[in-house]
Formats: sequence, structure tokens, C-alpha cells
Amino acid sequence: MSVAATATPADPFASLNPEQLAAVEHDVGADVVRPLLVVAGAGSGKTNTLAYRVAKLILAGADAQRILLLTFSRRAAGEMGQRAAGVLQRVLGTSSAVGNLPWAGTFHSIGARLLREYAGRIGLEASFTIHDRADSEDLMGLVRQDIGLGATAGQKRFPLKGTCLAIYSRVVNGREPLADVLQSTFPWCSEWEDQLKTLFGAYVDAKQEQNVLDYDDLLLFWAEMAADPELGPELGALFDHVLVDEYQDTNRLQAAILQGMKPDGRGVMVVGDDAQSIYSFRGATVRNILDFPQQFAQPARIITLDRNYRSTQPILDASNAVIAAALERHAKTLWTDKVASAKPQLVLIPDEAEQARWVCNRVLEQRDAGIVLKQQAVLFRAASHSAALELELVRRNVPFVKFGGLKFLEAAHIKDVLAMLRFAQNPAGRVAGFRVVQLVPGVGPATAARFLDAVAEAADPVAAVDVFPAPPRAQGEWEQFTALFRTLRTSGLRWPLDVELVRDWYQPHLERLHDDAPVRAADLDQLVALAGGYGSRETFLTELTLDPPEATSDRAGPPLLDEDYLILSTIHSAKGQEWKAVHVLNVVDGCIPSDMATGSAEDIEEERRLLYVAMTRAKEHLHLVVPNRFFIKQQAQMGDRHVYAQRTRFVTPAMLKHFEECVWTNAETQHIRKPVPDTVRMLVRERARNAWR
DNA sequence: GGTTGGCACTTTTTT
DNA sequence: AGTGCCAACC
Repeated sequence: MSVAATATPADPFASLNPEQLAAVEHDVGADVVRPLLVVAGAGSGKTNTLAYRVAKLILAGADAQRILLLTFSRRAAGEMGQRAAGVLQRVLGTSSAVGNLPWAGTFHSIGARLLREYAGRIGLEASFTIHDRADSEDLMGLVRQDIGLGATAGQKRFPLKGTCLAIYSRVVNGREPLADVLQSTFPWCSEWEDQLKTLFGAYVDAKQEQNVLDYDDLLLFWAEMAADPELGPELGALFDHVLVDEYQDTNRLQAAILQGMKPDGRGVMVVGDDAQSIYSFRGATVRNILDFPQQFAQPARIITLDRNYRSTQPILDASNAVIAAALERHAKTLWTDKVASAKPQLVLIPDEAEQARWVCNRVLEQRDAGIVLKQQAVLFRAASHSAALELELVRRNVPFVKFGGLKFLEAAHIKDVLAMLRFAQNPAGRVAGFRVVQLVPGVGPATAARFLDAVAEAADPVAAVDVFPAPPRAQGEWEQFTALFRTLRTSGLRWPLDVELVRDWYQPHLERLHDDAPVRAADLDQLVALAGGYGSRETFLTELTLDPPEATSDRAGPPLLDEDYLILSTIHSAKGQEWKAVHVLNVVDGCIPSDMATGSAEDIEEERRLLYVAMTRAKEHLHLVVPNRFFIKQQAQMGDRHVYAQRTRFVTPAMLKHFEECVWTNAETQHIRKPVPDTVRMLVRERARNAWR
């Protein structure tokens, strides 16, 4: 987005500023390409810089097949490839296939691909299936039952399966000893250290026996290969250049992968911004970007991009002020030559219902003023914060698409159908098998376990399924299930026929299990359509778990591409994006920072960065909305329990000069706005909190 | 052995 | 408020 209009078609590189150009041309054509760290502030043309460098490398003779480009999402990878291709096309004047980057993707998807290729060499079946987080939790739960760590082992409750997985994942991704992770992040589970160790050992065994990998394995196995004296260099030699985007959100394991593949750092370039690090809950650490310069045999060159091409100066002033209060950071102050007089607004609103109405009004006003809905976004800390707004939008017929939060793939009926496909793909996988076989009426956990044992022990799964005695209460239904399994295991089935067969088999179960079967059936039709876009069952299953369709829409079906719609998104999912107008909901203590994340100073710092990320998405208009009265979720429909919220602690009184404060009261609700002394507020807040302790 | 009903608990962000 | 877990019933 930073391309100045003055660029001539012949030399698109002329549009870059000196720092960007330095990054793009760094050691191009040199014998040794030294490691490079680009510290790129929000809106500083980071994506462009990466894309231009790729183009420059290819123009200088690099082989596109030997460029590894690691991004945070599939979407980012695609966009980067397209931009690079665009530059090449402008320079070369023709559309050539050179811009096609076969090795662009997320760490996880590239890992999956390498592991399939190298499966034979590392004692892995190439047909492995991949567990998403829910599957991994389920397996953790099964294993926990198996080894007798039921929820009531002893007097106190053993951690829930989700917590167990979170701990395990943290240990793996952070390369930290279990004891340290427990102490720092899960202190209430410390007493279970020994049992957790046993559990994790059994969990790893189970995955191996069942030929499944979880998200963490994709990185872990890759890191192990990279660390191997024989395989590591071989992997490294596949690529001349390794470029990593959003490096501030990588974890120790990912850094180890880089280190293993390119121990001398040759050809390695990473780009990131420590001020935008918001994934520490996933094991990401700012240390990666801070330590990068000294990580390799030779020190890395550092280039800083602090010229912002996105926002107006008043928006930057406010954002800079917020991040300047951070405890530790790479000092860096964004600047721009986009002048504007309007300051960001800090909008004080009586309550959440009014907030929804106000945002809705504002969005429509701005649309009337010429900003299409797609150029406007509403951002929030947690997916549930947009509930009231969604209702209001539906009521007033404003189309929208929501990013983040509940996904298509998490719906029970979708999971059922996918489980059948996964079971056919990998009959050793117990999570998928356990789920589908219990869909047959009369089959419960006990029968399912015996069935899966039989399948696992047999050399030929189809024969084992045929031989297994039909459960007495499941006759008829059982035969249909086994027939489907047999068909799905037949070679030569033309994808995506598989999905249609499963859907047809599932239809009666769907009607039996769900009242809203017609709605769910429509989802399944969508799944079938989606499947057509993939080449095979294996790629479909892999890609779907690694890159799930992220948007959910309350409207039937995905909106057409040329249709206009408002963007609703969690702040996390808004990373890397920009809009002309941005509204941030619930800018109050308890939401930003989230009440869940005020445990440690680091947690709070991350919340501060979160607000910074949200604010720096805005190009022209930024509104922070502060509802004064805040309804507590999770109470009876018409419940009236609420807390009085306060403006987020990240906007201090000293920063107010950067904002235009607006107070908005609706005539109907004015009576609520009697001033409440702070001490009383705190009391109410405390009481409301204590109700949940 | 499977299903159903009652009790207790958590509560964010995601590859 | 919804889910997950356990224990009593069929």
C-alpha cells in the first residue's frame, strides 16, 4: 500500500523509501547473504518490502522454487506471492510464472508438507492425519481416562483436558521444562506435576501408535529433523533464501527450526515489530526478535522502518502515546506526512446496548459519506463482545462478516462428517473413529473401544471391520456404516465423491440428533462444495485443519465477492490488516486488558500491545468506544446484572490530549447516567467479581 | 452396556 | 449459560 503514485512502470523499486530499499536490496547478488532483521512498525510497508525483496531476488537470478516464505496465515502468503508477481510483471512487462512461490505458507503447513515428504526417512507413515485443537483435547481426555487420571483422582480435581493440552503445548512450543511452565503460567496445577508427566508421555505414545500428529508435532518433528546432523543440512540446502514474516509472534520452537536449517544465517531474513507481539499465549516470545541479531554464526544486519504510510498523524500520535507507556520495547516512533486535523475519538456511552446502536449509526453515516462498508471495521478483544452489535446489524439489515471466534469446523455436524473421512483415511486414529462409530445408535463408548482395538490390531482394517460382530441393537444401521467404510477405503474413488457419500449416510443421523437439521444440512452442502476445491481427500483434510475457513457470517452463505459488507473481527484476527475507519468496542478495564489477563505484568503489557495493534489498523477515522455500564454475560436472558466499567488503564489522563472526547447520551437512557463516585464503582466491581470466585 | 438426568465449573486470543 | 462429567436407571 506504500507505493507512491510517482513510480514509473519500468521501475517499481523507485517507489520504495531508502530504508525499504536497503532491505529489498540487502546483499542481493553477493556471495554470502548475511542474516537480516527488519524491525517494521505498523503500517510501514512491511508486506511490500518482503514482496519486493522476493521479486528482487528472482530478478537477480534466484530460483523461486528455492525460496521459503513463512507467514502467519495462508492469506498473507497468498497476498505476498501476488504482490511479488505484480512487481515482476511490471518490470518484465509480461506475466510469467516466475512469481509463483511453491514454498510459501505458514510454519505449520510447510511443516506438514516436509514431514510427508520425509516421512519414510524419519519412521513416520506418510498417511498421517492431523489433529486440530479440539481433536487433540479429545485424545488427551481419552488418554487421561486410560491411565486412570479421571477428573477425581485424589481429593482435588485433576486439570481438565483442555488445560492439560495447553500445558503440554506450552512446554513443547516454548522448549521449557514442565516445572517452569507450571510455576510461571499454570501455578494452580503445580501439585500434579508427576501425573502430568505420565499423562504427556502416554499422550505422545498414543499419537505415535495412531499415526496422528497435532499442531505442535508439525513444528516439533520439523525442528528435530533440522537439528539432526544429517537431515538438517539437507533441509537447509533445499532453500537459498528463508524469509519470515511476523517474527515477533514466533515461538522458541520456530526459532530452533530456523537455526537448525540455517545455522550460519545465510539467506535468512525476518520481519517483525516487537510492539505488535500479541501471541504469547501460544508460546510466542519477543525474545526471538530481540535475540535474532546474535543468533547466528555471523551477526545480523538490522534495518528499522518507522515511516508509516497508513494512518494520519493524529492517529499515530495517540497510538504512539499508548505504546510509549510500555515497560520494555524497542524505541521507535512512527511518523507520517499524512496530515489531518481530526483526532481519534474517545466515545463515552451509557451502556453496551447504546454502544451497538452508536456504532451502527456511525458506520452508516460514514458509508453515506463515501466510505464503503468493506473499508470499515469493528474490532474487539473477545469474539463474544460483538453479540449486541450483531443483533443490531441484523435488525437494521447491515451485512457483515465476522472474523475470529467460533468456526464452521467446530460445529458438531461438520466434525461428524470430517471424522468419518479421517477415519477412512487413517483407521488407526482413535479420536475420529471413536466419534463416528458412536453415531450408530446402540453403540456407546465401550463398544467403540472394542471396535477400535480390533481395527488397530488387524493388518487389514476393512477385513477387521467386516468381521467385527454387529452390536445387537445396531443392526441395519451397522451394516450401512461398514458398507460406507468399505467404499471409502476402495481405491479409485473419485474425490469429492467421498464427501457426498458420507453426507448421504449421515443425513438420517443428522435428523435424529438435531432439531435444526435443515440448517445444518445446508452447512454440509457447503462442505461438499468446499471439498471440490481440493485435489484429494488427504489434501482436503490436511489443508482444512491447517487453514480453516476463518470467517463466519450470520447471513446464509458467504457474501458474494462484490457485495459490500462490514468487517467484524477480533483484534487478533485483524493483524496485518487496515481499514479507513475503525471502531474499537469496549475499551474498558476488564475487556482491554481482559480480566483473564491481569495476572502478571507481562500479561498486561501484551494487552497494551493489543490495544496498540487495534488502533494502528485505522487509516483515517478511529473511534474508541467506552461503555460506562457493562452487562455481565452468562446470566438469565433478561438479567440485569452489570458492572460499572472504567476507561482502559492504557489511556491515561495525560494521553487524553490526543483524543477528542465525546459523550453520547440517548434521551431514553439519560436517567442511568447519574455520576457515580469512584469508590462506589470499585465496590460494585469488586462485588460483581467476587460472585465468581 | 447405553442412555438420560442432575451437578459443578469455567469464562480470551488461535496455527 | 452452556458444557462436561458422573452416577443412577433402562
